[in-house]
Amino acid sequence: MSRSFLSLIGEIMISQTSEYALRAVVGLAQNPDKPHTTAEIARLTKVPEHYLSKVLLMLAKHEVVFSKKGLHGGYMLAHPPEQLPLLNVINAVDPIKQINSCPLKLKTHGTNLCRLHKRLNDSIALMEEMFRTSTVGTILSEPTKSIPLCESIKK
Amino acid sequence: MSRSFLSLIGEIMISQTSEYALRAVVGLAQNPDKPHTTAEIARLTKVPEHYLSKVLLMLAKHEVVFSKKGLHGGYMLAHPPEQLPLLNVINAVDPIKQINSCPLKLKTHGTNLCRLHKRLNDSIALMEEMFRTSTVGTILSEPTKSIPLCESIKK
DNA sequence: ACAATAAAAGATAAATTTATCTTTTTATCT
DNA sequence: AGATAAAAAGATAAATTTATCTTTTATTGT
Repeated sequence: MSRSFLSLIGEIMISQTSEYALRAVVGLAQNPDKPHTTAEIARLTKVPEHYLSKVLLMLAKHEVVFSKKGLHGGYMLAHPPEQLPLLNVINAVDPIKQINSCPLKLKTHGTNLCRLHKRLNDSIALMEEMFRTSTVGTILSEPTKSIPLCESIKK
Repeated sequence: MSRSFLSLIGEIMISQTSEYALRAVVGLAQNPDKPHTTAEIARLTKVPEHYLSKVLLMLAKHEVVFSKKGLHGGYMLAHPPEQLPLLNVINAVDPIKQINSCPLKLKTHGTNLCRLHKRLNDSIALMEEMFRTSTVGTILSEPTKSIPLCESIKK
């Protein structure tokens, strides 16, 4: 019934845009030496170039990345990977909002969530916590056989 | 950047359609005596009637609810609330899919997720587990001041 | 200053999800 | 059998997200 909101989180959870943002940031974290153009990042992460441009713009506005115009310009991470929670990246493009009041706008409920919405909100909170406590640095240091977003060099 | 995918899970997580499905099912669980028409459920849960009709159709196809045509017909739960995990409701309309292979289709990754996607998949799995282990019965028995989906009678 | 590079901004289009309306089919009651 | 009720199915439209293209603005190097 839904499209892939995100290839990334299966079908649930976060938007395509958020996955793009995460890919871009992880991509930048792996090449921290110099600025990278939108075109370069697009090639590395396989995100559509012109759409990525919008995504990077939002990341820049939220100071997740730093942009530099003109020759030799491009994007760099604004903070070291260890200090950049995934949540910040997600929140820059597609903020996670908790359920603060009844989605049905029931007057007697108000800020007092019913069991359904409380349960759902608990799930949100848990997910949010996971994204808050894991940084770009964290996931880059987790052991795996695959280099994030990149083809392996050796065959 | 995204609409409310779902009022319910904030902005992240599951679709509007899934929330509608959950509301309908919880609504039916609270009135288990007789079949309820789409119009009735729509009124109770504040889901757009004609859209709800499609949602109920899918729930029926996945045997989450049971439908009866004609006079005195309508929808009822196909199983007791205690035996109906929220996951089944969600999966009927908008299945949760784990990330089984690299969303970037990198050949060297294949089924071997990179750290980013592994991390994301861990989150999916956790969420899925929560929805699997909590049934409609569970959430109805959780203590709250608000009756799920309904205005409170007493003032 | 001028040319080249790259982000920023704007406009438009495609795809998908959500919503509405109408017609058809199936069941129930008298 | 005929009338009524309600789901099922079909067609269409609105809203939102995702994607693409073009123009403008800012920066660097010569």
